[in-house]
Amino acid sequence: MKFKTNNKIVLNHPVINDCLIFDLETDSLNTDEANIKFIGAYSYKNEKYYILSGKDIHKFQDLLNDHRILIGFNNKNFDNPILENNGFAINWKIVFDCYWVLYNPEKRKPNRKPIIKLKDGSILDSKAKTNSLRDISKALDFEVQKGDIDYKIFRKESWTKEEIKEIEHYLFHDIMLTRLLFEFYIDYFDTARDFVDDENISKLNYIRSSQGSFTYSGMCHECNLPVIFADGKKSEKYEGAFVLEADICRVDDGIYFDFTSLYPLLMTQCNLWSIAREGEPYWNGDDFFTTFGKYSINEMGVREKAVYKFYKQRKILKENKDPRELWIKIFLNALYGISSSPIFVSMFTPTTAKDTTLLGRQCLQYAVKIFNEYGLPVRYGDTDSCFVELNGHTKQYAMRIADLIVEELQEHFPFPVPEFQLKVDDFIKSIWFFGKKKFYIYINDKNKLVIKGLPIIKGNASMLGQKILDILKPQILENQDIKFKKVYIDGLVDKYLKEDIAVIGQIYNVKPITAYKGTSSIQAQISIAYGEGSYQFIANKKIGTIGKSKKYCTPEEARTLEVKDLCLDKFWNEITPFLYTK
DNA sequence: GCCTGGTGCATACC
DNA sequence: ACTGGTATGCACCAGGC
Repeated sequence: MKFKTNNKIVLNHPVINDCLIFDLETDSLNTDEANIKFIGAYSYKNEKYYILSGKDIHKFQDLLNDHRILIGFNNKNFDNPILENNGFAINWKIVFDCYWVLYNPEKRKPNRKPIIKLKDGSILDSKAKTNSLRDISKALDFEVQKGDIDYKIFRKESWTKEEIKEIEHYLFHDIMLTRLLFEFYIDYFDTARDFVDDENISKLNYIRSSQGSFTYSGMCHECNLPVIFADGKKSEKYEGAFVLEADICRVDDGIYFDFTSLYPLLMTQCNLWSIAREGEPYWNGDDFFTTFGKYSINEMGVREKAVYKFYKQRKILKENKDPRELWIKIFLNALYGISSSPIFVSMFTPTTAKDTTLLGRQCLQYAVKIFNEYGLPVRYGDTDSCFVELNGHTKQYAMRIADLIVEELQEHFPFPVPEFQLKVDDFIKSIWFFGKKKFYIYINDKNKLVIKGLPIIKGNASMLGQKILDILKPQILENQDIKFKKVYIDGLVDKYLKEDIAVIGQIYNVKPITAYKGTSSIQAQISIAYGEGSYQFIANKKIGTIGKSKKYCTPEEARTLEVKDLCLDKFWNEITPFLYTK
């Protein structure tokens, strides 16, 4: 069986010949008791595929001994422990788990999945619903796709010729898929190698690690600082951003402003990694701002210089459509996070993060004050941005005030840079607020509808809510209004519930039961009954084993329910922002 | 039985 | 191996009346 691959890039990687791709087929999903029935593998060194079974399985150790990097899909939590339980020695290997690259199941947080951009411009995170090899392969449009097999076949002790053929075909496909995914990573992250040192490259850390860790390596590399970690240390809690509470209102004609890279540029402009030595002249706010620390004003520090250099470099790379701009973008976003974490020894200074947020709050609050004073009411603000009502003034007027604000702020920075601006993010025709933070809807001057935060756009919104929103969206743009009559929505609800009562269902993502503190939470109940995973449930008053006050049943069980049995309160909460208030 | 406030959890915004 | 705080909504639970 042949398949295409981008040989040039693969051959160019300095450690490709250390790589061994593998996959196990076992008689159980429980790693403690699973026996290995088949092993599939591909060696880059030998340029060969392997399928081992029966008496030959032990020969896999020879392949292991011959390779430094072990590549699999979910091998960290599944294949590797099973290998060890079955007497294979792998403890010194570099574990490359194609699944962990996308998602960190321990922290229950996405890793690289949200930053992987596909050729059609979409993001892998939105194109692949789950992190399964099947969904990922589909989204990445691989020429080989995941096969199907009845897993009971692996519980047998012997197989017919046809069964062996089927198993080998299935296993071979899985190995090829893992190989394609691995090579996709090697290709996609190729330009990231420019930002890290040789050791990082040889361990493939620039692909495997979290974005914070990658940023740390990149900053250390740029600043000639050692990449060392301190373990066990937790960061102290400190205050974060300022969020301005919104009124319940609609505002027409306004501008959304935001500070350009607020946190990174505050760090550089205020030298926030460079604590002033005893007796040295220092900056601590210039009687305009307040700060926790005292910072050197003799010279911009190495870290600050590096951040500023990266910021300027990204601008140029972006203009030239150079893919390396993405890695700098990650640096700039993750910088503030790593600066607050003592584990990143070379980037940690105790006051850096809390002064970054403190100065950030003061910048935004100063902007709010000045806009208001100049007759431009600030209706909302969050961290580095604010929405300003034009109130009869021109856009140019508002933009001049924004420049004025920055000018005054920079008067008091020790190292002001011209890239720091209060820039227009969007010109807004109409915006709706709901008296809550982080919730708003607007239509911009290009007639684009933007919805932020509302329950209806969250992943755990009801299907019905999502469906009705899709119907409303074009009408919102046509009407230039988000409000609808209740009778109209009632009609849609009736129609969809009649078509399929399960449409009221919502998705619940649950962790393994061990991840929960107790057994009473709804997530723990689901986890006990169905195990880790993503499930749809219908809240109702009648059936289902999940739930104490409401009951939750599966879509199949819901077929016996009537509309009056359903709990629709979550749906109505989602849709309320779109209803006229009496 | 109803209300309240605290807590755990998921998911969003930045 | 290893980035942060702010915010909402939902469900559960204990304690008050």
